Amino acid sequence: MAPAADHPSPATGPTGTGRGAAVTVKDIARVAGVSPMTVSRVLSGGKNVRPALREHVERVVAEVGYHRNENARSLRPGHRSGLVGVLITNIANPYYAGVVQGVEQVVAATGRRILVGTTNEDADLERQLLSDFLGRQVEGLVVVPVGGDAERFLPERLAGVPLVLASRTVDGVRADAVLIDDVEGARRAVTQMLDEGHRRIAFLGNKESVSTGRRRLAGFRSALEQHGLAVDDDLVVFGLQEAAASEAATHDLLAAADPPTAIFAANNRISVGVLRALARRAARTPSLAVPRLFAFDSFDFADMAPVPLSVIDHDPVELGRVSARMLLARLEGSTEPAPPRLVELPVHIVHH
Amino acid sequence: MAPAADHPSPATGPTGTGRGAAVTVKDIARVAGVSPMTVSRVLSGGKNVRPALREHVERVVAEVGYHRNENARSLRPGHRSGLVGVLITNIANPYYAGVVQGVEQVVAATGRRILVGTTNEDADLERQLLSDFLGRQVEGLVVVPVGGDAERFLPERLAGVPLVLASRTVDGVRADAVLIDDVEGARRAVTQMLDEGHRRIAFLGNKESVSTGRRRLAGFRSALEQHGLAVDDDLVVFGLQEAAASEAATHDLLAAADPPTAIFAANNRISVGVLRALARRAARTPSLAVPRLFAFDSFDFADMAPVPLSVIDHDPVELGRVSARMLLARLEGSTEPAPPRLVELPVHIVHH
DNA sequence: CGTTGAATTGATAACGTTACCAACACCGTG
DNA sequence: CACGGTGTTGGTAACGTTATCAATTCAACG
Repeated sequence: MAPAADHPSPATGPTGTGRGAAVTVKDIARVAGVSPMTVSRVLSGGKNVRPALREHVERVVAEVGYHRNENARSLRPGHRSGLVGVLITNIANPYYAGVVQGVEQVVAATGRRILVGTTNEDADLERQLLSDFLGRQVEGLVVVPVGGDAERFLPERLAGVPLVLASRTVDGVRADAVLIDDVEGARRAVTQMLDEGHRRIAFLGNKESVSTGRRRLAGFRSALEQHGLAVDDDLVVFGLQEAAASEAATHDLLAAADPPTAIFAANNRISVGVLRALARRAARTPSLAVPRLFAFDSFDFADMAPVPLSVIDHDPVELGRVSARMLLARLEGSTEPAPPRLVELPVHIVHH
Repeated sequence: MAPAADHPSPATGPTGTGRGAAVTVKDIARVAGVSPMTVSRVLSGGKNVRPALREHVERVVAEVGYHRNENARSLRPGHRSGLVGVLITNIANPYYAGVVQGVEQVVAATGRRILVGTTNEDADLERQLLSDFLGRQVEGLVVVPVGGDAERFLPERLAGVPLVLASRTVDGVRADAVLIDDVEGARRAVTQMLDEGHRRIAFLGNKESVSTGRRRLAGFRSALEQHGLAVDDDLVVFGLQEAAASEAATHDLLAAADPPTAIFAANNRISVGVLRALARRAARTPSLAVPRLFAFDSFDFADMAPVPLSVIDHDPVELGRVSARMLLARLEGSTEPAPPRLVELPVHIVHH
């Protein structure tokens, strides 16, 4: 039977250009002269639909510019939302932007999309975003956690939604985690500087409440102890959240009575500040000795730094990818209760 | 009346820890001994609910770790999804990461969240992501469009969802757009180099199909023409998508018979490549003259570039914010059919 | 003490979608 | 020509939520 004659009905009301009211399967069905079920079947691949009819419905769908309501679909039993929540502290930091990119690459390959939230290192905001994302039925979460208590990551708080911690951990959280080998990276860097003869090495870090800061300090300390040296507390600075703070800290350190001959910068934002301080200092007083610099995390232009620079390098995009793969493994794995996995990605040292 | 005695029911089945099956209002209602409606009322502010009962329900909600299903809520008439779609070409580019940050700042203040998609400069992928986001009921879209036809941005294709083009336009699209003043920025930069005496100025751009590339070339051309000079096609290079390509192009230009004495780099990725080429060249042969360099877009370390550098600066975060504000104006404005608005953000020139 | 009104609570239906089942048409075969 | 089978189509109900309305309680008042 030929498709029913379909007058586009002069006064179809809310249908038509679909300006305000949403177009639904029913609208398509009415225009195409079929039942909503047939439209649904066509949109799901068109199995068991007469080819002529299928094409007719497809034409109507294309003409009207109809898009299935995924929210309604995901409501149906067995269906998933196709959403993954990604929480990072600051998307303007290229490091975390790289993590997001890695996550997106992997989850997009499964047709899923990412909801992105920025916590700004604020635990309350993080909690709020977690709750919001859960309400939006994310299938899983990749989170760079701000420091603090593990309580907000308890499985019952997360409604059983799989979680992967990326880059940082939180003590006491039973969840998959993908870190980089902070301890070993810092240890190797500091060991090398010690081998070069440096004895006064400064440590510049962000918040001690953040696991990366603690772990990198542990590696720093471990290297010193291996050489029979103690950590000089005057050379350990924490709380450097912005490049400006680390620039100031570098100036202060170098202006002190017994300045360090080498500096370990615990992340990329800190490195920026240190480099800026060193460049300014060198511009003002070229005769001053430039301290040896070792930086955790690479960045654009590391190869063109104004002073010699070594970097503990690793790929944030890969970190994002691995995190996403672990998440997908949980989503696709049938049996939930597998023990949490911890992955530590290797670092490699680059001299510029 | 005191709240009904609530045995947590030893064998409540799917309820309890909410591991697999989703917890719903009905579950909460059952455990709390009230009707789903009462739970709903409590969750919506608790108006017209006896205080004791409200607290009881709130306690159950907190204990079970229940989160309202936003997808189901948004299904109800009058409700909105609270989602904004953001499409950029590459989140690893700090420039676009900044745009995303700006959008997120503004929409998060209204309780909305962002779906982020990366188009990778691929028109097909962009189309697919647009369609997907519409299916997920985004209320609005902020898009950095890849070049190409305007057809995919027609209102009927977008189901009437408001669209703001950010950073780039597409000819023939009737939608709000937030650009930066590409033409004037390029014109001022090139004019300054001409005033300094340079006559052979190279233009390095990305894809000519992208509006920023065309607009910046227009400014470049305009400045030359104002000085009575014609554009030397040998000094105009397009198609530089990655830093490596622009590095190579710079080498080639400088190795040519009549090399440019100045270079205009049309975006941040290109600048990176040019700087790298100049640094390498200077390291190999310090005696060679270093060309004058003017870069569109700023970046970390622009102030520490290994060669003198001027920058046409502007704030991608602000671009994101303005885009988001225009979008929100459409969402909250009652009357849809206002004519599209075009905003051009100013640039300022910085010398390093 | 009966009545009015306000405050509280619950039942129903609908948002858009599709799994399931029933109904139907059509074909070939006995 | 009756029958069974295959393939196509539609009706119904349910996913989780809440606006609407109806039912109920209770206090206050005449």
